[in-house]
Amino acid sequence: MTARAPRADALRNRSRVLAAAEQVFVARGTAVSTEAVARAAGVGIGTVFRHFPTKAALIEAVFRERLRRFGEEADQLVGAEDPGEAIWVFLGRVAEVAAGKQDWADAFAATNLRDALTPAREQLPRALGSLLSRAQEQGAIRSDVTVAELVALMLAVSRVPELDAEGAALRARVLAIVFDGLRPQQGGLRSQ
Amino acid sequence: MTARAPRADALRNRSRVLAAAEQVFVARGTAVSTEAVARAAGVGIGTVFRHFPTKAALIEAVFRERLRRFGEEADQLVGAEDPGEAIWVFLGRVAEVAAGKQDWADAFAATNLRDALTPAREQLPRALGSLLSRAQEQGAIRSDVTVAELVALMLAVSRVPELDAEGAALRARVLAIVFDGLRPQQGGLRSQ
DNA sequence: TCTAAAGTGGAGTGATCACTCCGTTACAAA
DNA sequence: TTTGTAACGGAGTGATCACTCCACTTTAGA
Repeated sequence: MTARAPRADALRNRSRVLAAAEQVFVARGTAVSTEAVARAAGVGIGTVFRHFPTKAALIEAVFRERLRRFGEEADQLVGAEDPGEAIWVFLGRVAEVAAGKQDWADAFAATNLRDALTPAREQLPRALGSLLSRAQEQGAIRSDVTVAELVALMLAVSRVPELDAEGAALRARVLAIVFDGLRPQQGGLRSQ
Repeated sequence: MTARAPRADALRNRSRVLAAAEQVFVARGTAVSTEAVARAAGVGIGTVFRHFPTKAALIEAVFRERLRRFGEEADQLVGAEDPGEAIWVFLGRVAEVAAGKQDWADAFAATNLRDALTPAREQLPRALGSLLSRAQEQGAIRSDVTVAELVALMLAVSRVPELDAEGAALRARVLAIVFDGLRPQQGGLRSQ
């Protein structure tokens, strides 16, 4: 009846696989073979499937881990002196990390986002909600924006393609436009 | 030496394949098998590969055809009485068509976008450029925005995921924020 | 130290795909 | 109508994957 303690090698391998999968997915997209992930992690392919029963489960786990770390970053910013600044820092940070990553959209498609963004269960939506309402109280960001809209916008921006050599510059300009759209508008919301 | 006239059935099949491929890709994503495309077009798989030597070439052709039609729509709006309104109409139309489509990002990845967006060669960037500069002269849209940025923004918005049942509503809100960011800002560009 | 059980590695399996090949068919030109 | 040829269809090919299975190894607890 008493559960046995988990084996040390199993825990180690699980986190190795997660870390290797993130690296490989970012570099080469989620279409890489599971065997490539196993090789990068230094384990057998059987071990990968033992910890993550399907490839989709592995992709989702990698993505949730990424969201979890964003949640930690957001949480640290909740205590910042200038809430109006903190949210721009966070959004800029998300855009930076997401920039140029291949196949994040795949990861989203494979992830139950509703779960991952439920405030009651996850740190990210909770902390981002705090950042947002503080920024709104201070008037740094328009009052009619929701967390879901912020997430959707950041997701969208992360998909800005590399149209040319100055892909990074283009992304920066696009981000600036989106940020300006998030600021309070004189005369309220003008687009319906 | 004199080129023979192209066969009628070949022309007909080519456009059938293109149309069927667009339908199937939109409904089920570009990962569907080429055989499924052939079946939907009512031709053999050999015929598909005769007209489009690789699957990537087929995806690119479908996508360029979509861009071409956007170019036609933009061109018709160039003559509109209210240029400040015309560009919102066009951008809204693009967002509407792109909404909920799976795998447009794949199509972009497979397409040589530089070519597709070269004004000298394609109608879309030419017409969109006209729409944009007219709207800017009228003060409807900020003067520092470029065509590349507009395209990038529309691409980005088309990737807004269906977070929940009200995915359409979310997309509309996101689009409104982006549109507001595109309007002239008092005090100039505030985000750097 | 001993041992039951949890975990591991990687060859093997079946399914799926993109793409090819070639006997047959339909068309354009004469 | 005839004929040369471009185009067609679809079975076949080889490669690639996700996932399974099981003989072997490592660990936790006694």
